[in-house]
Amino acid sequence: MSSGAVHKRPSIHDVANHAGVSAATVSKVMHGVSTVKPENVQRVFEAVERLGYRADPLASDLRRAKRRIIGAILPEFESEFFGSMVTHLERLAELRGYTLVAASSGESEEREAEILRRMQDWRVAGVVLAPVRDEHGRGGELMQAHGMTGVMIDRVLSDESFDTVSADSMSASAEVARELIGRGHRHVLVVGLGEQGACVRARLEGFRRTAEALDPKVQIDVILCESDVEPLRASIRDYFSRGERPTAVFSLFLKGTLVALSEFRRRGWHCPDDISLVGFDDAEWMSVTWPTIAAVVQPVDQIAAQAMDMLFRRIDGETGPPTARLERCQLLVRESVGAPSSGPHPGGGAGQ
Amino acid sequence: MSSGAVHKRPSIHDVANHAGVSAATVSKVMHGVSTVKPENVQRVFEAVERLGYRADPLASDLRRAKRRIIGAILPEFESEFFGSMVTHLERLAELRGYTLVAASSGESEEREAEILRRMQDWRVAGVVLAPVRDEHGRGGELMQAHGMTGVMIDRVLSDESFDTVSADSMSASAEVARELIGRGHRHVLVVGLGEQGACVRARLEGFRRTAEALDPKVQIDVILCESDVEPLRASIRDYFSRGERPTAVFSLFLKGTLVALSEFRRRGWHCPDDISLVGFDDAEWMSVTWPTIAAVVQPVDQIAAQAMDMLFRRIDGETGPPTARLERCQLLVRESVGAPSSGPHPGGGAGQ
DNA sequence: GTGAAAGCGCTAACAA
DNA sequence: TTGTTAGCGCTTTCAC
Repeated sequence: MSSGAVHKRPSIHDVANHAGVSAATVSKVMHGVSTVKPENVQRVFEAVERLGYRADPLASDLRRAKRRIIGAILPEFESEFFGSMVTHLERLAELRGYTLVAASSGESEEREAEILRRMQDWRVAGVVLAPVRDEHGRGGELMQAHGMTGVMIDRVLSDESFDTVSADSMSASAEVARELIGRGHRHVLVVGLGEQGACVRARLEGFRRTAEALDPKVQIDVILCESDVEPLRASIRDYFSRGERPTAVFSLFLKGTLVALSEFRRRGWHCPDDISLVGFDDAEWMSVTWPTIAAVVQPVDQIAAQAMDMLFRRIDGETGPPTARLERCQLLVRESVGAPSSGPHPGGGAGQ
Repeated sequence: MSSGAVHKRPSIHDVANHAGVSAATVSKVMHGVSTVKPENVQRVFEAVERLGYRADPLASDLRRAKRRIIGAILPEFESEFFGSMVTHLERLAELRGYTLVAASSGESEEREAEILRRMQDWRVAGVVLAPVRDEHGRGGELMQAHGMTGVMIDRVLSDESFDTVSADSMSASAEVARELIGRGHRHVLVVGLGEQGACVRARLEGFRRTAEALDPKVQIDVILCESDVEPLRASIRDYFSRGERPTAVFSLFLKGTLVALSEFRRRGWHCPDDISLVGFDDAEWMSVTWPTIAAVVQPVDQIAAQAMDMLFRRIDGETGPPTARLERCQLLVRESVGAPSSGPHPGGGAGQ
């Protein structure tokens, strides 16, 4: 709660009065304009000090018709990936004197649109949008239709209206393929969430092409589901129940890795003895569990940096066709990846 | 990037012109003031529709001298706990027509102070502060000194100036004690991060008192470190290297659980056969790994709800002494907790 | 019922 | 070099 005394913050006029100058002069001093008499600069500083004056950035922005606010719209805050993304974006915005206002779309297109509208109401200088779905989402259209300045990140490989920055999914998947094929795996299950968008396709095709190039006889099974996680679990469970026995699973998303792990548990399979596992997205716990889990690390810091870079270039008026950047991922091979088990494939285990 | 056409958003005056009324009338219509002639209401709505007018909330707030913005200051965004906290706070703020602006202090007091200043510059209506340290932090003082309205959450059991909402650490720890003692553990290591603040003390004492009440001969070792995680790791490693062999570890924070797990790994110990593990804070992966990890679940939703409730009461002018709420936690006993191993305690294992 | 006028806190053009 | 004036987009008296 607030303490007893009502704190009415001093305005620029209060400072002006105390310093015996005009508000305009105070404003100049605050902005380091050099045409002010040193003596007055001094008096203004003193008044500022005494009153504890701090400018209201929103009022200032209003007048200048330019808000030093960047909006960020992300599907969620709960994951390490997006959490860390927010942290980076926040820092990069502040570095330039802007404030980041982040909002979560909760994987809902309506919500995404609503937030976009609010960002527009706020007249934010620019928006970093991690769209709810792949390139077919409405977010971009909305931004486009309202003439907003923005960058799209994650799950978007390119866009016809906006700059995009994403992880280089295709190369990363190719590296996973090299790793798995190299270790002798010839039957791999790929699981993933999301629409048949460019991002999923890149991850999938990057894997498939490289794997098949290394050994045309490799068997690659694929289970993709819409954005919900439970159908994916059901499909995977069903897949294993049918007796399918891949020697490795490659998950295109973190949730998929979790689902795969829990399905292994149900059946009493252990990594990497019974089956190998590697997935997109690293997490802190993956290097601590037994076994440790192999993961593709997306370069959050670089994605954030490039996105903000592009965004501010556009804010500063740079024109030209949209660019599409891809940032290199890193594959952390951990204990969950091994050679295919030499013995007979594990049986149905605790299946169903 | 923005498309070719420059989008200058319509102001309330544009609407007024199109509707053939004054800006004041438009304002009234937008706010549902009933003293406007129905015909004019109609024309205003039409103009709004045609122009796609949306009020600028910041300009509006400026005039009303009251910003519909809530600030949230959290130590980090990367954890599930705080990520989910932001999501909840965001939703609760929007429910009341406010926008949440979240910032991360990165466990730094300077940064916390800086953010607090910025929140004040923004003239936010209220602040939800999860302080960097326990009750000795400067955040509260700063808010107090500047007459800000706020609530403190997490790691703060009470405050003399602000309402607080936290998890009921003491009860939760007591329950952990009952569980461990009940299963026969008589030698427990408690690990934790953070100062000797009220929150850590509550968690520790809640455990100790209940455990000792159940069996006075129980041995409780404690390793507490300042806010950094590596010293904690070193201390734990050292502790085990000295040959200490507790049958269970109770971690007061998520990071501690991770450190404990990784130290178990180093030594080749498995839960719960070699040692049991339970810690504060649940995470998605804990129910998926082998073994699954027991955890105290903090009721993020309730903490958020109560905090926002208190905050808006204060914003609406409610006076009275600060309240201190504690929300009940839930203990999820999972596979990592078992009976003490009956055989000889595990040896030094891979120890250093 | 309505609109002119004043003003939130600030900045930018211009005149002095 | 400085202060006056005129707003940014909105709300709120308060006359009419």
